[in-house]
This record gives sequence, structure tokens and C-alpha cells, in this order.
Amino acid sequence: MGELAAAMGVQKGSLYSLTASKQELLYEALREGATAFHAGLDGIPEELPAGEKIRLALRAHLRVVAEQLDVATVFIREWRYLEGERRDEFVAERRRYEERLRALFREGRDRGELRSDLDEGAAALLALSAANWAYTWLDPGRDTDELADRFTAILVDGIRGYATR
Amino acid sequence: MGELAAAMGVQKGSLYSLTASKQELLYEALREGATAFHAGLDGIPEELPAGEKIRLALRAHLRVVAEQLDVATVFIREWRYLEGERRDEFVAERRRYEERLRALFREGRDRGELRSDLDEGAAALLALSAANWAYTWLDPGRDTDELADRFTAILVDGIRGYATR
DNA sequence: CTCCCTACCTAACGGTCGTTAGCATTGAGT
DNA sequence: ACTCAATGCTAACGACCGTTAGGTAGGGAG
Repeated sequence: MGELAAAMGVQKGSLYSLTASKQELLYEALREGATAFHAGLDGIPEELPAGEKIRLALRAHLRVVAEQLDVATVFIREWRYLEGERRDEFVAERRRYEERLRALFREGRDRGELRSDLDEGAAALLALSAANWAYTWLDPGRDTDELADRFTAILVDGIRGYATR
Repeated sequence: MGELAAAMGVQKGSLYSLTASKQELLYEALREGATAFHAGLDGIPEELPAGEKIRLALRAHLRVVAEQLDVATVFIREWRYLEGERRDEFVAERRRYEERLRALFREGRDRGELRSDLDEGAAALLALSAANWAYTWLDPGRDTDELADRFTAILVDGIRGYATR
């Protein structure tokens, strides 16, 4: 709170006429994060093939991380300092996001667009890991679309064998 | 330090006849982590094909995370509270580990075992992300070999098309 | 037996942090 | 013109935390 006040050019105590508590601020940052990440998925057209949807999902996720690195960091790492039922609420919201991502893989497999023996849990976790880990190394503001596409290319085609295009 | 002392059944102040500072403890935990992760890579036979080596590397990494979850968490998340030149030393050690992992992909491609257009940086990052993110969800002590193999299968063969075995 | 190192204790210091109380200023709406 | 809500200030609180000072008990080495 001290650093925040200093950055605002204001005394520490003055913050409390603007917010109820530090927990409240954390909660609001988390909601902002949830909104941003979900909005990314909302922007994906339903009718696209699975591979494309996964590519766009990765793009959207990485874009949020790069453009709102602070919010993303809170969403990915700092959420665990949230207490009480707000924490439960966040965890549920987070799970919902992960489930939406996993659904992309499951649907792709069930519709025959992805390999029939696909372990959708492992695949989604792999994608989510890359997406979530990015906050540790991504330069803020950097263009991430190309990077997301490279991740997707590896996810989709693997690393073995030869190029298919 | 208070919690540590309590867990040891000892007064807070008594810790300082056993260690110089909290930073010292953090540093030692980090070294333990570095040793464990590097030892995992050391155990991989040089003559194996690239896919196999990557599979074993992922197995080793996930095993460290599951068997030494506390050390792994410090290694992956808490290292940033280390200060001064010890921090620099750790960052270098960490980079060395990542470079060893990346080398597996690069060598695999250069030897013709992996696709010739492989982006080894992206591939290594994808694998490392999955490995590093695991500390957030892995149940401590759980058997992780099968999980590592599933990740590897997706990495190697991708999610598109049909099973090759 | 004596020395001394290790491990432990109690007590406190100095600092940080989130928060609160009480008060002053200001500006928009009635 | 008066009100009142928003915004800010100063000062302090209580709690926590890493660390230190100074002292005690005990056991092994010389």
C-alpha cells in the first residue's frame, strides 16, 4: 500500500477513502484479469476448426499477458494471497477458464479434427502451462501472435518427422 | 523464520546459531534445487535418440517437482527474493539448466531425428513451461513418469492426425 | 579438570506494514 | 448559500518479522 500511495503521489492512509482494504484491491485486479482472459476466449468464432481455435486461444492468452503483465502476474501468481470466500470465487472462475480451454481440445478430438487417441487433459495442460509460464519471461508490450503460432505449430504437428507445409 | 523455529520446536532467535540469515537458508535451498534438477539431466545416457532423451528429461524434472515439491517451489517461484550476487549466481545456474534442456532439442534437430524446421527455442520453452508450471498443481509424491510420457507423446507427435502406434 | 564450542534461551531492537481516527479542503448539486 | 460526498492529510496503532545481545547448559577434546 505504501508503494501504491507513493506512485499515486498520495499518503498511505489516503488510500482508504478509495478502497476498503488491500484484499479488495487484490480482488479487483483478479476480476480484471478474469475478464481479460475470458474476453480473449469469447472472441473466438465458434465455427473454426479446432486447430485454429486453439491457435487463437493461445494468441489471446499471450496477448493479455504481454499487454497487461501486471494484471496477468496477479492472476497467475499472486491470487493465492486472496483470502476467504473471495478466494473460493476466484478459484472457481479460474477453473472455469481452464475448462473452457480444455473443451477446445476435447471438441476437436470428438469432431475428428484432432487425433482420436488424444489425451485432452494433458494437451490442454501443456498449452496452459506455456500460456501461464509466459508471465515469467515475456517482455511487456511485445507482439506475441507469432510466438503463439509457433507454440501452436509444435502442439499441432509435433517435433518429429518433417514439415507438412 | 518464526514458522521454521516453531516446526523445529525451538525459539526464533536460536536459529541464528545454526544459520547466518534467512537469505542464507534461501540460498541453500536453491542450491539443493539446482543440484536435484541438474542431477536429473546427468542421468540421461548420451547415446539415446533425441525423443527418448527429452522424455527422460521431462520425467526427471517432474520427478524432482513431485518428490521435492518444497525445494522445487523455491527453485521455481521463490528464488526472486534472493538478493545480491547470490541472486546473479542462481540466475546463471538456472540459465545453464534451461540451456541444457534446449540443447536436447537442437541436437535432435541437427542430427536429423527431429523435424528440420524445428524452432528449438519454442519447443524447449514449451517443454520447460510444462515442467515448471507443474509445481502449481502436482500432488506431492505422486508418480509422474506416466504423466511425463504423455507430455512427451504430444510434444513429439502433436495433436493432429492419427496415432502412429 | 578445564576449555571451549555448539545449541539453546530470553528479551528486545528497529523496521515495515495494513489500517484507523480525526480533521481539512473542495466542488458539484439542490 | 448550504450540504454533503469525495478526497486528501497527519499521526498513530498494533501486529509481525528478521536479527542481535547476552547469557546458560552440556558435552567432547586437550
